[in-house]
Amino acid sequence: MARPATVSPDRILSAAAAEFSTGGFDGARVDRIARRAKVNKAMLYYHFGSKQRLYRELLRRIFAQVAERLRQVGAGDAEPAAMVDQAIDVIARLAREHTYFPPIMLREIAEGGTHLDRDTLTALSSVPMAFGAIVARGVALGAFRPVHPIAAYFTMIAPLMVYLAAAPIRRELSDARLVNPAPIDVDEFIAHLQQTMRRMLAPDYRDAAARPRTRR
Amino acid sequence: MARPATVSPDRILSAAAAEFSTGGFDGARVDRIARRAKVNKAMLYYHFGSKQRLYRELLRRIFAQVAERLRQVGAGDAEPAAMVDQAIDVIARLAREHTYFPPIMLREIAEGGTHLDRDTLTALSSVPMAFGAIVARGVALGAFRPVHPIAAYFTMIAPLMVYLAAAPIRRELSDARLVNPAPIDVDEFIAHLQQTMRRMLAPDYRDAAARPRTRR
DNA sequence: GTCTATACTTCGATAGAC
DNA sequence: GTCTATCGAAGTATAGAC
Repeated sequence: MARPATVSPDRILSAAAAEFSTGGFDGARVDRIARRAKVNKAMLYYHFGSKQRLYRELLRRIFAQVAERLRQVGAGDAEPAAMVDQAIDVIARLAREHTYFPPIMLREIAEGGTHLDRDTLTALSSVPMAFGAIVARGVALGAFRPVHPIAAYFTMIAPLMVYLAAAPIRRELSDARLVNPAPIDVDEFIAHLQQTMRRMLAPDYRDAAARPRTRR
Repeated sequence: MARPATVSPDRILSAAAAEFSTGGFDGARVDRIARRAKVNKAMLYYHFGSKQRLYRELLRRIFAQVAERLRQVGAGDAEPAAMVDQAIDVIARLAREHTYFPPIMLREIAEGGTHLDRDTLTALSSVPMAFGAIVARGVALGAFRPVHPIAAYFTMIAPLMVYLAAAPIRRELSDARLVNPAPIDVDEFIAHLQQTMRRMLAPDYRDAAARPRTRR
């Protein structure tokens, strides 16, 4: 306890995040993870037992963190629409901070939950649950039109993950001059998404940012 | 020419689609592809040369087909908003017909374009190009507000791909009773997405389905 | 064009000393 | 807890007969 004992497990998880994000479960190499983490491969097995267990542990942590932040947003006192803005901000910030997050999430969806055990699936589902709660509350308050919370979740998370994960491809395409010279800035895209969600959730199509003046 | 000669290449591509969609490039096994296609592994190499070349060929075909259908929609004479509805329908139909399509597309985005050569990247980019053209035309006509075509593309394609690709996970979650008992139907979700896109693109927030009655 | 057998490589995992 | 050495399975690809 005196000395700041080895933090091998954390270093391994960081290295695993980087490795799994670029190649997925099957593309990841245990040797590379160990090398990146600057630990011996045997050490990795000593701590995590297997490649699969390491993978699950990593994903559980990622999803738990995202869900936790969303719950914090939901526990705040902002108005429903502002809460959704905040939720998008929070996820976007997390995703840009940990660039491994969007690719890993997308791939796990594409994978159909193979590799995952029950605990990890629970952690994964806690993300839509936390966001859905925010939407459901807005609907109950009449601030949103009656939208299915899970539909709203997909409409929000998918563009965010795909746009952020596609950054390398966009770069490649623009380098190869394969696409028009008008790229979209990340911040612009996030603002666009927030606007889109507001429009999607607005209870009355005629009601803009302005308060409804109880016309009639 | 007399007899309907072997269609090995096509059978191999079908088998490859199934195999690559579940495991990605690294998870796919050449042996399994050959077995599914009921051809010998050597035959597969005879026709395609390598696992990577087979993969690229497959992706090029998928993307080309999607882009082609989008171009057909764009060449029609529907109004811009209806065209976007049609575009969503077309992609959704293709994705449900070929269930391998959404997972493969998501994974390739997550992969950041590794495994892809220039031709395949071109084919991939032709999809956003075709959809972007529809949006750009709507903007030019004043039927849509000035939205970045690529932003619009991501807002449309991402929920569609993610929602459809997530079907296995949703099933698993509901089987395990990990999620509320109010699932969303696929058709409902597509309708939701079409509505969301209409709201996103509407030039005037006060303008509903009704014609603007030049109030003021 | 088709098939069998196999070469060659890579990778996940462990044994066993310290 | 840490490291070296290595096993054994699995996987891509090819050689060569028909």
